[in-house]
Amino acid sequence: MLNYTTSEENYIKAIYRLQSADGMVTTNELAAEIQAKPASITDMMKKLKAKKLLNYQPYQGFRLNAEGFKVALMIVRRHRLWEFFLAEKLKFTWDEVHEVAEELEHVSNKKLIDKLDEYLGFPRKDPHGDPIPDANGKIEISKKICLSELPLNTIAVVASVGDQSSEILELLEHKKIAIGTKLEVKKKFEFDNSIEIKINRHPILTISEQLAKNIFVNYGE
Amino acid sequence: MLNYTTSEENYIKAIYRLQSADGMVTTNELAAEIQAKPASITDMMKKLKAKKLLNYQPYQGFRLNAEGFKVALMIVRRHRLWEFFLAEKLKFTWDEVHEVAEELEHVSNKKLIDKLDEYLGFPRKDPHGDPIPDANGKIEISKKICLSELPLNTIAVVASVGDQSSEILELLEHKKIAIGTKLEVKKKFEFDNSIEIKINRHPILTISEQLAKNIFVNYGE
DNA sequence: TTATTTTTTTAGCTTTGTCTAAATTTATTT
DNA sequence: AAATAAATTTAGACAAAGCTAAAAAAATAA
Repeated sequence: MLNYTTSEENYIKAIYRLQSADGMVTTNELAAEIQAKPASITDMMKKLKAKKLLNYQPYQGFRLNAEGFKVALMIVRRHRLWEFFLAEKLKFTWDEVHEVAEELEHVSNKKLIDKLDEYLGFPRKDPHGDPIPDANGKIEISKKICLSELPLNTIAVVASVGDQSSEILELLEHKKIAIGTKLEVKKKFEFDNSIEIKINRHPILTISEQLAKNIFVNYGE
Repeated sequence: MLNYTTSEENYIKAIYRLQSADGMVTTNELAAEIQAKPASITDMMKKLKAKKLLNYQPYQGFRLNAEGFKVALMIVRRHRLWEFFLAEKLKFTWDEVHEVAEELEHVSNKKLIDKLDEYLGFPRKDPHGDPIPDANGKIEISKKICLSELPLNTIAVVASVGDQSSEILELLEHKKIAIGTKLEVKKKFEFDNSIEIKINRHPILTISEQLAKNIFVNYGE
């Protein structure tokens, strides 16, 4: 496994994020994700193709090959271990953690990451509920869906919030729902698509359809 | 305090290291320190002068001004806190620590460093005995000298080794002297300039002049 | 099927940080 | 004080990673 520049790593990570099981990633999609112009994407795709990290035919989109995928998983591993460290040990709140981890993830010393992993007790998931790949790149599958699609009586972890407005944050704070909160859906009402959820031993909470569609959760082994 | 590139930070750090209380740093000196060509140094000095971090007149050498000094201290702070973390928490050995800290030191999030400092218990010195600047850039003075110059009965900490040959490392290992070892000189012999030192409650050790000249220690408040 | 729109790529420019080779300034000798 | 040597700076080139504007290809509409 060679070393890649911060910029290359950011492209690889973004493609990993965008590429679903089947589809190709397009130039414009990636440009939007990475906040760059399409021309810059084309340049980098040529470079990553030359480094044999992805399949790319002009005008046909691209996707990571096996090697690119492995590299992506190591970047994700670094990111999520640092996130865990920042929250668990340095007591950062979960909304602050991502930004700092974006920087730390590019320090690519393998021994550092493996020792950090050990120090943290080999965590399998970060507190968003996102799985952390192990030193060999093995990763548990877990699905991220919106709360309105969560099956009844399935414990899930709040991973992110769609709308980031202060209004929704106020409401979430009031209901004591934050990133990392474990919850399960106890009832669904067809009339208004509202749901009732349970958090630990707290009283039942009612969530409107609108709110449920803006809360994304992780669940599964 | 603005943000600087990794490259700028490496130059600032190196100038800080080279500039003694009085003197100017020269182009060639810095080129040797940083492993770059003199022409590259000149380029960067123009840039850092434009950013008002140092005094520089062509052909006359340069030195950090008050602002540059402050920036340097923050870089040193980050470096030494990461070193402390790597040794203390991740159980890196002291010879591995420097290289990794060279990378981590450029992650310049202020809150990260202040929280790391707190997490580590606000250490005042790294295990080389080098002082760690606090969040305001305050730093304890401590002198680094070679063991043969250390006054009698003064506790000091082994900070570095001059010669890095396997022969000296073998000898140091045999005598159980490592970076971070606390010791004091108990006797000096004029005949061959050999010295006798004491480490904690261990028996007295004899050190030859040749060896003493290759062991550098930190001492003082 | 042709025309139009959208997407993607190409061509060429910019900045950062490096380099080499040549020119210039300062220091050292004779 | 000239001549020579050493140190430093300038000039010009290059690679990385971004950009804009124009060209080309693909997709969509008429």
